[in-house]
Amino acid sequence: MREAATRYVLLGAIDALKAASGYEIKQLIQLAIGNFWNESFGQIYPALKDLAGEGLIAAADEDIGPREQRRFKITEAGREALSAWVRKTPYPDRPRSELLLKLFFGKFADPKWAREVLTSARDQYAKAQTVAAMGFDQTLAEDAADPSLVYYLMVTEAGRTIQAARRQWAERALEMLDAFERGGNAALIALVKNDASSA
Amino acid sequence: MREAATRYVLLGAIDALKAASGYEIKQLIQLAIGNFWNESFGQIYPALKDLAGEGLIAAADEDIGPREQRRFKITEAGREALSAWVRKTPYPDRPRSELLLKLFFGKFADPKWAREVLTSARDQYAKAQTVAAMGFDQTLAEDAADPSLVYYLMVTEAGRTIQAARRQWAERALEMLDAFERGGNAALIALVKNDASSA
DNA sequence: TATTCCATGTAATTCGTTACATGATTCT
DNA sequence: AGAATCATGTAACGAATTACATGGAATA
Repeated sequence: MREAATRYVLLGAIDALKAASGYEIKQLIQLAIGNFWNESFGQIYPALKDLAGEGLIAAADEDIGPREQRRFKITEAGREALSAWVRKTPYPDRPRSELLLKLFFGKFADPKWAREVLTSARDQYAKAQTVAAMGFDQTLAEDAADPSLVYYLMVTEAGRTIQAARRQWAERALEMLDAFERGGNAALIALVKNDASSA
Repeated sequence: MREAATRYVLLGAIDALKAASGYEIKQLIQLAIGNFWNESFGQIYPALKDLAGEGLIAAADEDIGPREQRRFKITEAGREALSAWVRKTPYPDRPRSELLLKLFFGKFADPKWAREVLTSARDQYAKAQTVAAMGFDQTLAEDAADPSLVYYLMVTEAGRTIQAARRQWAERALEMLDAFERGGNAALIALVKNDASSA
């Protein structure tokens, strides 16, 4: 059975931040790997408790105010656990896209609806693409001496590439829709056949 | 709260197949939209029961053998429910990639490990890419008169585009790793800066 | 005859989101 | 003073996988 990744994300985030609270971990996840990962508070706080119980993390400060930030740092055992987990071959992703699913059943709506969802998706992808590009430049500038630089660049590059591809697809899908509305399946087939031969 | 998509996938699959059993639905999902959706039997069979109870699908045959195939067809109410769901704006996907996550924490393993996961990912993506391309050609040939052709082409095109992007990224990531192993961060930075300026 | 594949289904468990409760601090 | 934000946490619910049970049909 696939072991849940949550605990290890927390370990890694805490390590990257040297010492971190649940809130800070959440922020880091969103900022650095939000493109392909997320965690909710409902999982973070209980998991922190568990990790502390197992000695994989330890409180960073002693003065435990009742509702103050509780920062943790990673322990040697935590580092080992994280390292062991990383080395296990990752499970393949099983992506789920409600957008593509609904498009697949597009005939139950109408072309006008399809145009709307596609344009809005394209705009979102375009925005995400610029954000991803900025993230790349920032990584390059900020972590120039970091031993993790290669890995950071790899994953930010993944964000860039995938977002660009998504945007490209959305534009292509709109072209298909145009062709279809102009001249039905015949025009559509002409479009895709034509581009395939010219490529 | 986001409504679960499972029931509507089943409705759509049953409609596409005219009449279908749980097993056949599973097969269709895997074949046609496996790139971006999946359902397990543990969800399919209970959901079919529910849908039948609500009158959104109905048994296609009368002779109910005890452990034979139970085929269902969609009802008019089912078509309406599906149509209403499709028209609601889709929730944005929140993808999770264990591969990228582990790469992000790559410093807890070593470059040799990274090279392994990247090459294996690249090979898988390449395979998926050819499968996706075949799917595109097949859709084009088989459903030339189908009113859903535009939508089928759109989603198969999505599969093609995304798989190609993933492959491209994996190759790029390997280049980055090469540069890093050759000359550390300096060589790595030179690589990405150089390509950025020439592009 | 044994094994594999087709096929349906249930139960247990885990995972993950959402909603809620609480209170401190900072800004307007 | 009031609103927004920071911050931690719990409870309830729903979604999804996995394991298991069952048995017919085909095949080796």
